Amino acid sequence: MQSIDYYVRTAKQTIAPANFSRTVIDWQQTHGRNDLPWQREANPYHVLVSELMLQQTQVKTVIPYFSRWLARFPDVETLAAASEDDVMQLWQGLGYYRRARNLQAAARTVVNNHNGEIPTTATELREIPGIGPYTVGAIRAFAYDAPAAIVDGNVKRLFARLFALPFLVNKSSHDRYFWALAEEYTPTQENRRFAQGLLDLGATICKPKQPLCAACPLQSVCHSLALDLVDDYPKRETKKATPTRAGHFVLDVTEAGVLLQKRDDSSVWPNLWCLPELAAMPSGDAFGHFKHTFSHYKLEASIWWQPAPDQLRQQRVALDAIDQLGLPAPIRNYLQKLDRREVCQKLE
DNA sequence: AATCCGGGGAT
DNA sequence: ATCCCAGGATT
Repeated sequence: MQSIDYYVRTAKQTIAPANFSRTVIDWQQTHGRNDLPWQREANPYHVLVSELMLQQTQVKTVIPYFSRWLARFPDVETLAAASEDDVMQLWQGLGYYRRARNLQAAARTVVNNHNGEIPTTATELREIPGIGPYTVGAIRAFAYDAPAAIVDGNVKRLFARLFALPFLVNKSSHDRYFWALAEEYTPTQENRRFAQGLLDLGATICKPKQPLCAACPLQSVCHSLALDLVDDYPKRETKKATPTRAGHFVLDVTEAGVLLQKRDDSSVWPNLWCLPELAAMPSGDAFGHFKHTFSHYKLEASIWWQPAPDQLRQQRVALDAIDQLGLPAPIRNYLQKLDRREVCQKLE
């Protein structure tokens, strides 16, 4: 691996920053996404909400959540004053639930420390919960049209292919190379559209699989395309096999419904209602099983028909009413597929 | 620097 | 099945 400066110099010989930004901006204007719900007004609160929701989550998934969120929490003051239960309910199903608490904590920080105005400087933004290096740049670019760089999965993939870079996109120590390139190419004018263009190119043209190189405005300068090696970029570190873990959950059903336990916030599915979880496997035969694959491990769950230990934060809910509580998807799925006849037999 | 956190879209 | 997604916090 060469120095950062080497890669920056080489890249600039391939395409000058002014040429690159002009190409991306012009393409964005005619071919990019310009009607997303959070683009309709340059409202910093809208940008904040959308960026937190979009962390590791696709645009299509976020859109309905974003609309419901704005209807319920139309401004930063409303969000800051909301109850945590309301916040979690509106986030239910979106995943990465820490983001929901971060977003509300961010709103409270903005109201308490910044007079209700989303800050404009990188230093202030970086201190707000849930705002990391990418989101700092995204808020500055999209909310304020400031000349701030962004580096996300799209940008890394685009640069990696364009310059045939050896950096590994899933290795955090290589991020500084991508950031150096992104800084070098960030224009001082029209960066809102430039940043949007980078994301749009990554999402619609320079896709992870089957990129549409024939439609790319950068095809004439793309190194990996010239080498016919587009499918070999971006480089990534080979991942190890995901481990399998066992989980044990109690199914405690009476005429009053199924017993649910609100999980604590230091586990998977923090603060969500769920079947009570056991620390270890009971003796005897399990009532049922299900599997669920997380990004970093596979859960093989066993369901045990037995009374649940009496604890705080429990309630019984009719099996037909569990939808209203926001259970983790695999638990909800299991309960919905539960054979009601078998349950009735057990109850007798 | 590595690990953890979710659910779903696309292939 | 597998990869990936407008990443950040924690360890």
